[in-house]
Amino acid sequence: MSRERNDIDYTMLNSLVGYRLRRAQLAYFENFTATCTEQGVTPGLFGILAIVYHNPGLTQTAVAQAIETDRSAMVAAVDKLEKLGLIERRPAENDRRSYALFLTGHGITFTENLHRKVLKHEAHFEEVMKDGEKDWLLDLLTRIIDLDR
Amino acid sequence: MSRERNDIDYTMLNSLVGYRLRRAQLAYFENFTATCTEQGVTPGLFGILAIVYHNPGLTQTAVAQAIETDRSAMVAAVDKLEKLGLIERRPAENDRRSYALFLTGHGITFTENLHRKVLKHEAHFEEVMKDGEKDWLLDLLTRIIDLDR
DNA sequence: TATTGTTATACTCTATAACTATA
DNA sequence: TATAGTTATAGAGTATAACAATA
Repeated sequence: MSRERNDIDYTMLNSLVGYRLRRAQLAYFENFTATCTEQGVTPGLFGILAIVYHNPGLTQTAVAQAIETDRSAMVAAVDKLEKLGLIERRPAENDRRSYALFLTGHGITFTENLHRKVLKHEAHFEEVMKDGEKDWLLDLLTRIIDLDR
Repeated sequence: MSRERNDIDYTMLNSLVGYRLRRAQLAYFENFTATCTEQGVTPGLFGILAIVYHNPGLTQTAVAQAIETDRSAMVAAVDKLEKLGLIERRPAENDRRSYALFLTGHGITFTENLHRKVLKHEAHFEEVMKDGEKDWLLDLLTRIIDLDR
């Protein structure tokens, strides 16, 4: 049985994997968000950088689908990344409706540095994991994510 | 290595436990939210019901702390639950500033039924878990949640 | 002085609809 | 006709500040 920091009985919520996933995710994201904020971006913007880093030339809509958000939300996000000098909109070669997204030189080093910083902060949480547990967790989470795809 | 449903390379995001936690949580919550919506509440309202179910008589502020939200957000939430006939505000016995929260008779059966429905829907995700993996996951998530408390 | 419930407010995220220019 | 980027907009969720009543 788990102990709570206060005298509250969480029995019903604790029985739900979904609720515990949410609270663990919030704990992780507190850290993640702080690391991103220090560098002047948000977790959402980092997600875009990480996708474009590995997939240069994607259109805005393709990136939106990759991070499961609406393409209308991409406009302001890419605007911000452009203003920060991290990303570039280039005309797509064979479709004049769309842009191809690329990281700038600065964007590449920025993204790599931020990724390293986030990994370093994540290491804090690995203190509570035994040998092999992180890989097992990543694998199980992947199975959950892919279940209904 | 995990396969994605599209041709996108997620290497950087996949390396972060935080991002995978978030996506798994979103997958779970899609299901959770749908189950709650069918019964006319939100996951947030269910959280309040679940806390008051096991801890009758808590003040609004105490419930707010239990679910880690601001007490200002409790007002509209408890208003809704009151209009649904699920919860009651009673004057606190020894502090005329605060209310003690209690579920109504209907609130109790409603909460128990909804809890059962959510558990049933969660069982879908257990298809991807081997024997003992669910308990392991709950335990690991608890360790993560409690790390910085 | 400090705290409870409350209100007003603001900010982020997310989603929808409609417009334009292209396809 | 369908799609890409864009704009406007609206809703949910969350956080802050300030107020009246009470401690």
